[in-house]
Amino acid sequence: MEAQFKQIASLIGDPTRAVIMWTLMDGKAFTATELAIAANTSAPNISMHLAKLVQAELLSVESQGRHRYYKFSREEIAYAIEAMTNLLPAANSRRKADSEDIPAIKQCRTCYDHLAGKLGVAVTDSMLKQRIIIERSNNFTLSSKGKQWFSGFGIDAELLQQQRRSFLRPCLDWSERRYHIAGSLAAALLDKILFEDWIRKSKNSRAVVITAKGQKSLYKYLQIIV
Amino acid sequence: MEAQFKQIASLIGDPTRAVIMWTLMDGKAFTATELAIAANTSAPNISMHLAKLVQAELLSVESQGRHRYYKFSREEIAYAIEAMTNLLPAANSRRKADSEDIPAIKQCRTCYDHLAGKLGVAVTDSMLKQRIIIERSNNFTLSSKGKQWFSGFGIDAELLQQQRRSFLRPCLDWSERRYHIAGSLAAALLDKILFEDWIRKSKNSRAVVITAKGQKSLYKYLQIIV
DNA sequence: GAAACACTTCATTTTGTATTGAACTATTAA
DNA sequence: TTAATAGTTCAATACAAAATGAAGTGTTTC
Repeated sequence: MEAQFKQIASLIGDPTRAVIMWTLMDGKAFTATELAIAANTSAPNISMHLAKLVQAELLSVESQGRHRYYKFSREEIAYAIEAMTNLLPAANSRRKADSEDIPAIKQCRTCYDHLAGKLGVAVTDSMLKQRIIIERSNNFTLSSKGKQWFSGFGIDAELLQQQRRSFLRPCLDWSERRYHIAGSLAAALLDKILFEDWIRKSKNSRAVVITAKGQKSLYKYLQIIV
Repeated sequence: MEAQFKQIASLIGDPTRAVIMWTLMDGKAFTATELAIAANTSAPNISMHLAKLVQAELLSVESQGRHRYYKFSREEIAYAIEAMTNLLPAANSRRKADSEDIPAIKQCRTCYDHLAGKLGVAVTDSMLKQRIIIERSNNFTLSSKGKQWFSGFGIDAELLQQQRRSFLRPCLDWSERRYHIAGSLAAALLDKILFEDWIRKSKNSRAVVITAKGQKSLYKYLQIIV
C-alpha cells in the first residue's frame, strides 16, 4: 500500500504532470496540444506524461477525429488536487510578494466545477447572511428558504440531494483563505449563471469575467456589489 | 500560483518524502531516525528531506533533548494525503493481486486521528443503523439520539461541535472503498476507545489490534461482532 | 570528562526520469 | 493524392535532485 502511495505521489509530483492536473482543474477536457502549451513543453513529452496518467487511471481520454481529449477520470481526482492546492498559501505566506500574481484569477474563477475566488466567497457569504445556507461546524446545509431560493432559480435542490455525489460542502479558497460552496449544488449554480450569461469563462484560464447582466443580477439576487 | 502548485506537488512527489507523509498519517510525531527506518534510508538523507518539508511548512519540528520530533504542521496536510490515498485503489484494481497486502492493516487501523479499515467502516455502519448518525447526500449529521449515545460515552458532542475544526465528515476508506466517520467526533471516539483499552496501536504501523475487552464492548455498544 | 547517541551539514557521486529529436500513424484539408 | 495537422513511439541524451560518506554540533549517559 505504501508502495502504491509512493506511485501516486510521484505521478502527481512531476512538475509537468502537476501543471497538467492544475490545468484540468478547469473541469473541461483538453487536447494534448493544449496541455503541451499550458505546460510549456514539447508534444512528445506531453504525450509521454499523459500516457502515464491515463495508465494510472487518473485521466481518461476520448478520441474525436485527430484530437484526443484528456480529462480527470473521476471527481475524486479533482478533490485531491484541490486538497493539495489548499496546502499552498501558508507555505508561501512568507515569500516575496508574488510576482506572478494575476489579480483576475483571484477575483473570480472556477474551481473544477464551481465558482471560487472573491466572487465564490462573496456568493457564499451572501447565502449565509440570507440564511439560504446554514453553517455549522465546518459544514453547510441548505435551509428550506434556500430550497425555495434555488427553486426560483430553476435548480431543483431536492433532486440534486438524492444523487450519489456530494451535494453541498465547503471548499477552502486558496486566494481568499475562506470557504466557498462546492458540491453538486454549487456546480448547478455555476452552470446556471454561465447559461444566463452572468459570467463568461476566459480562454485557457480558470478566470471568469462578470458581465453587465451579471453585475445587476448578482446585486438583485444576492446583494453583491461587484 | 501554478508554480507554487508545482512546488507542493514535487515536494510530496518524491518517493522518500511520500513515505514520510504516509508514516506521519499515524497522527503522532516521529523522530528523524524513526522516519529514516520507515523510509529505509540513511540519516543524512532523511534529514535533507525533512528540512525541505519543514521549510515548506508542511511539517513542524519540536526538539526534545537530542531528539527532534516531526509531525504535520496542520490538519489540512493530513486531509490532502488522505485525498491522494483515495485515488489509489481504482488505479491499481487491475494490477496483480497485491503481494504486499497486509491483512492486519485492512482489518483495523487508524487514519490520522480516527479509526479506519474494516472496523472503522463497521462502526460507521452500526451508527447509521442505530441512527446515532444520519447520512444525507454524502454528509453525516449527529442525531439527538446520537448526542446522548456519545454523552453516555463521556464525549461532549455539543462542545466539539462548537470548535472551529470539522466535527463530523465522511472519509473514504481505501481498503474498503466505503465511508467511515472522520472529524473531531471521530477523533474523540478513537481517543476514548484507546483510553478504555478496546484497541491497542501496534508499534511502527497504523494497524491496531482489538483487545478482549474491546471485543465485548464493541458488541455491547455497537452490536459489532469482531 | 569521555563515549555513545541523535541529528545535521557539506562536498561528491550517482541515478532515475524527464526531455529531445527523428521517424511513424492517423485524420483532415486542399 | 498530396500536404498539413494531431498525436504517438522509440532511442539517445541531459540534468536535477537524491543518495552517500566524512565531518561537525549538541545532548545524554556512564
